[in-house]
Amino acid sequence: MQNAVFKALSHPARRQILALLRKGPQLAGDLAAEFDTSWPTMSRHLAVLKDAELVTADRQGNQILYRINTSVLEDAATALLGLIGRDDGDDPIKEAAE
Amino acid sequence: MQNAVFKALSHPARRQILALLRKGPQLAGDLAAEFDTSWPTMSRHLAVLKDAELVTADRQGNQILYRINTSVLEDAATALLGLIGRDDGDDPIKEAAE
DNA sequence: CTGCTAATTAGCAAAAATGCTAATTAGGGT
DNA sequence: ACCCTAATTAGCATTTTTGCTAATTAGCAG
Repeated sequence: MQNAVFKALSHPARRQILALLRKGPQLAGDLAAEFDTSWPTMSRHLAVLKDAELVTADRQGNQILYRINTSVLEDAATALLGLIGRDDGDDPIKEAAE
Repeated sequence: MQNAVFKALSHPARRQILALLRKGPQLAGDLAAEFDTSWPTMSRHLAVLKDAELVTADRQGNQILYRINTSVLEDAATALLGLIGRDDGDDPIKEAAE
């Protein structure tokens, strides 16, 4: 759901997590180590991101590997860009043709 | 501030307001008329958007005209797109050159 | 099974967001 | 001055979010 995505993006720590995941998949513990907040707090941020499907989690034996889900991020970015273009109220069929 | 922007975008009504503003500048009252929520509630949503500089407000005599600020929206979209590209840890100087 | 590490879930308190009604400000018009 | 409409601000209650510590689950090693 679109709303969960923007809600998830509304906390700076969660955007920071996504930024860290740009470097590649990361273990939950490695992510937590980058922040001042407690582990359980990080864990919940990750859960929020997972709920929004902005990340995926895969257990690797003892630990859990988080991966960014770029397609959902793309959709969010596209939604924002969609708010920029002027809506001239034209017939959508004609609009698609131009 | 970047954070205020994403906070502002996290509420569906506010994204809806921005969507309505795609059609062009709108009076606060016309915007409020599109929603089920009370006027003061709408007024606060508008204030949040204004704080984030996602919209501007100009008094036109008796009423107030709201306009979308696309540049802030662009920055937000760009920030999201920035989270997508893989960070390979390369020297930023080289990276800028490619 | 016991012990150890990794991570999550439970439960709580504090802070922030939401949304309402009532009161207020701002700008005309008469 | 008075009144009317447009919009915001005040004040309050409810809900959601945040973040902590303590307790729990999950997997692996011995």
